[in-house]
Amino acid sequence: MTPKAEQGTGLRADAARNRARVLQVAREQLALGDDSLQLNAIARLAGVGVGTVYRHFPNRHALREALSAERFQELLAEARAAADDEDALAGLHRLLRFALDRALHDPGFAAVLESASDAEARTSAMKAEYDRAVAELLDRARCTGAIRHDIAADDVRRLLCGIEHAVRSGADGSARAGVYLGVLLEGLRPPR
Amino acid sequence: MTPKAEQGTGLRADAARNRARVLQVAREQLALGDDSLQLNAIARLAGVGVGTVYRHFPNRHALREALSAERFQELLAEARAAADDEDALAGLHRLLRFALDRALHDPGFAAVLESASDAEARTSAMKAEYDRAVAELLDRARCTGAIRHDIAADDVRRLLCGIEHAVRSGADGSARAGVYLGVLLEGLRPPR
Amino acid sequence: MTPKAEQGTGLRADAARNRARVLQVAREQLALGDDSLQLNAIARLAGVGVGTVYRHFPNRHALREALSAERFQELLAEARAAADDEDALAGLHRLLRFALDRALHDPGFAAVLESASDAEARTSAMKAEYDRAVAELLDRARCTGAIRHDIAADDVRRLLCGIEHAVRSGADGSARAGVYLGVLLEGLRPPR
Amino acid sequence: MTPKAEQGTGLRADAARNRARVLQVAREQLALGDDSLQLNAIARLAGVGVGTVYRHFPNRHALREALSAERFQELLAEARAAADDEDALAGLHRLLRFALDRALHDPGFAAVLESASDAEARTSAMKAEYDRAVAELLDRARCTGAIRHDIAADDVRRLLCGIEHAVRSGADGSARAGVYLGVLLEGLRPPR
DNA sequence: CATGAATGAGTCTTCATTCAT
DNA sequence: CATGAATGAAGACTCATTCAT
Repeated sequence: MTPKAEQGTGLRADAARNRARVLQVAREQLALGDDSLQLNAIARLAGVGVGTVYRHFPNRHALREALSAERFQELLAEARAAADDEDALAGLHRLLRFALDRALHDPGFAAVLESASDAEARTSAMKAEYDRAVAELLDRARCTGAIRHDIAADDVRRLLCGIEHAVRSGADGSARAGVYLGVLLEGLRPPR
Repeated sequence: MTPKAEQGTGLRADAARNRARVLQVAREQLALGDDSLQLNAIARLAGVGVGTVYRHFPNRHALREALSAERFQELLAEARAAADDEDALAGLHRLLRFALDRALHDPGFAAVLESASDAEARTSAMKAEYDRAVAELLDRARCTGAIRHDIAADDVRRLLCGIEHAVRSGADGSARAGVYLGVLLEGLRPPR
Repeated sequence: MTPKAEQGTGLRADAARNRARVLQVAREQLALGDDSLQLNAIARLAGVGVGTVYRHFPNRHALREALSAERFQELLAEARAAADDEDALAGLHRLLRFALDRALHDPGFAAVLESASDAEARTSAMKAEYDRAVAELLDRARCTGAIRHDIAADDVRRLLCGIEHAVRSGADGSARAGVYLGVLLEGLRPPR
Repeated sequence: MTPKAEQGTGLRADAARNRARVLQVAREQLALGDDSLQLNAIARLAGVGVGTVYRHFPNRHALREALSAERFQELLAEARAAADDEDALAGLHRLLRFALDRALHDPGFAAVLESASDAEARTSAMKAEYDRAVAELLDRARCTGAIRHDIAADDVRRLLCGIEHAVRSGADGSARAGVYLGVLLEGLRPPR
């Protein structure tokens, strides 16, 4: 066991510090609206060498996935909570509202969430777990006739990313997020 | 008067030929999945000098807008037809189905359709005309209680692009387009 | 003889008009501080084709010389007047003051004035005539011991352009022109 | 401490070598009469990548200033020596003669010397130090009535560059440098 | 003579990635 | 492991000049 047994990663203390610093800077860049994630620039801002960044994240996509991992953890927590909801439809709505909010705040996360192919197995696993939770909610809700039958969990995931896309394309920030999500939720009900 | 008075553009015959060639090559590149639209490469493929491309299209965006202009014309024709439909809701559905189909076939067109800022005034004009047609349909459909009240024409345009995004993010081509569009159309009805 | 017998150039009326328009625009560009004299841009601003500009002025230098020709005429007029001055030194001072003023107002003219090689014979001829007038003044002034012996007319021309350069390099416009010219005039006297 | 602790620059050995190589090539290009300083061409001639040149010198002007920095150091050394001269006027003459010589040998240096705006603070600092030294000499010389009162150090700097310009514009190399400098020095004395 | 579209060599600049230190 | 200098392919864009109309 490592001296400090931090989060279970087998990293030397300084390596872990560098990795965290890089992730932090990358997050800041995204927050500033720069989604190019240039590894050179990030290295400079993080005060580490480019090589260090490349050691930890062999390419831009790996960094992006790492960045979204913690978002994914939050999402999974919410998904588990939603699964415990008595009212499946309410749980689903709550979960999607949460997911949309997170995706809007972190475009990189949205990209990973909607991507059909992942760079790291861990990402695929998290995505699968999320889909499983949604699928369960969908199934339960369908028993009460509240959800259409031609929609699966991955459809919902993609549709949500589509909604996020629509919200973002507006000039007025996230002002329309609530309404657009309402359209999606209503659209998921069986056609009249 | 010019000998051939072709399509009313005030271009010399050879200039028009070059312009068309460039557009043609650009379309092919997009069809091949390369949406970078590198003016250098396009010039080479079109067999014209770089300067020629730059003369006709000062930047990549201008080229993209020019490419989508014809798509837009088709869309406007359909919009006018839909406006004549007795059944406003049916007309709207038909129009959105058409728009989604076109956007899926031409990602550049989708991008222009959803963009909040245009490079050329003509694009903005076409977008406005499309929005007007949709707004009219929405209004008429709302009279029969078929459409929710918190949605405007530009919302519909963005939501449609969101749907397009969702369809495209799937691994199975446009297979889910019908279902996803169904979700949108249903979602546009007033909440139960 | 041509119908309008303008300035003796054997140009058709429209050709002469175009030539004048080009020169006018070029002058304006220089006045605006753009001394790049791009033939393309000038053609556009003058409302003529590039080819027309090239017909009249095969290259940038020819245009520059043409531009300075009228300045040169003014300068020659002043030189003749100065030559008539009883007081040779006073005449020289007056002439140099005039030349400096003109050079400061027209950098292109300054460039032609100082250049050691001309594109057109006419320019060389005017330059020679100017130098002759200055040489005469120098000679007459030297009789009264007012001018050093190691300086010829072309030296004076170059030194004046040097002064012009010094004035222009200052941040405060032509504010120091008078003083700098004073330094030159004093420096032309025999060393004490 | 680095093994060789070369000239105090905080550069890695290979980086310093490359930087020197680039400067060397740039100097050669200037010596060959090509003052365009094209970073691409210099990179090729120096046998380094373009990026290397851009890393050391972000733009042409930075390179030019770096090139003139060493010239400036020589000039400052001479200025300090001149300041120690008993005879202020003699010191000034000596210093200006030296400066003219250097400016004539290095047109880039002349350009930096006369420029009203510098890209690097270090250049401005050196220029200011040079002006200080000249100002001191002027003041001391003025006490003996040897220098006119309407001339400051930066005027002298500009006038010297003007003289350099005049010398260079002649067809016969630097043959007239001595005489032209004599005119300036004489012109700096109070008017009779 | 006039036109202006076309040309394409030439220039600047960025940035992902490697590798010597 | 960390560093960051070096690399150089790649791309954007300009502009002097030509020549078909």
